Amino acid sequence: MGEGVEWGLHCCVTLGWLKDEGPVSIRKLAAWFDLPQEYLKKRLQALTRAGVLSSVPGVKGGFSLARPPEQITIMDVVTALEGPAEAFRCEEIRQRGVGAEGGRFRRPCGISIAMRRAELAWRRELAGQTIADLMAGAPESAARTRRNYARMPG
Amino acid sequence: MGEGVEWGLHCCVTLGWLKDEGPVSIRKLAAWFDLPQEYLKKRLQALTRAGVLSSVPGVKGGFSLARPPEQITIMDVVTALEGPAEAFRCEEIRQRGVGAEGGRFRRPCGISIAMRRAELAWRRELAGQTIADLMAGAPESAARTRRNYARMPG
DNA sequence: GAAGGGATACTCGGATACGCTATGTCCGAGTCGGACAGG
DNA sequence: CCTGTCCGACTCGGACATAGCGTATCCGAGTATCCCTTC
Repeated sequence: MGEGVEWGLHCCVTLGWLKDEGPVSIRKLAAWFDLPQEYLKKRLQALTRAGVLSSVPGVKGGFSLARPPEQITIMDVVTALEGPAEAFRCEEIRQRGVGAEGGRFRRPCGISIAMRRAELAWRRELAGQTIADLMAGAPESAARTRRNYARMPG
Repeated sequence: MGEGVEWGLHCCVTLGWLKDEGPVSIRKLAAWFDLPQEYLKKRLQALTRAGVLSSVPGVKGGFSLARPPEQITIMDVVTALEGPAEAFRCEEIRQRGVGAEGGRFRRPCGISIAMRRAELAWRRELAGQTIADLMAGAPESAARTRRNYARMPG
């Protein structure tokens, strides 16, 4: 899993806390977490395309949450950044080679089913937590975030 | 997730069905699924190091299950092939940059907790299924496997 | 016929290419704010 | 003084390099089995 996921989640939580401050520029977000500015921008653009964030261009522009934090799940962020494909992809190797000769395979691949079930459990957990839950889990960070943001230059 | 996981699981199921035939050589296993022989060997060596398979050298050698199929979970195979590291690794970016100034962070990172919980759910599902379960899920393949294996040359 | 030595086939471990994706960087299009000229 | 226009700074967006890892291959070393020679 790419590190952009951690970046995206932290940015979403921060944007949730700063939603009254208007759009936050990529320059400030990169300085906020000491991340490479251009690459972080690329990842947030993916979140924008997925409808998780909304961006406004121009000198006073920046990124902000496209929806209320209660309506953005961790799964939304992960899917937007990692793609919708499953981690395990069944290539149906059972149907190739000598071992497959004379077989019908009317049943679906049991291995594929098992892996899919595990991945569904993973997705269910991620879909059950929202950005709002993460925000509520660190109330003291909300105040510090707003305080430090107000002191940022430019 | 690497495709070696699918290979390893199918090989374990096949070795479970052929456990009365003695060790199965890597040449037969590669031909069985039409896989690159050398690379498949490399993956099965990883399973051997992890104690899932046992290998015997020599002209009549090959690979076989190191334990009864009921005692080999899908999680064992995945861990042996993908490594024990978690997919999501928290880099604690919240403690870097401008946003961290003046913070104690006595609580652990909520994002890390959420991701870990999801990954535990995934691991629990995989640890709940064994090679024996996969074997039982496709009984008609067992007979075909033994039949086709008996007809294999060399 | 039994014992010893060589040949064979197989596994193991490491060293070496190749390709794809994640990572990182760049430039162009668009937008806002202010300066400036004209009325 | 007010207004309209132009310029510059800043932003997003997408296109263009680079690096690291998964994939794939090859080679030498070790070992057990088999065969063949020899006593």
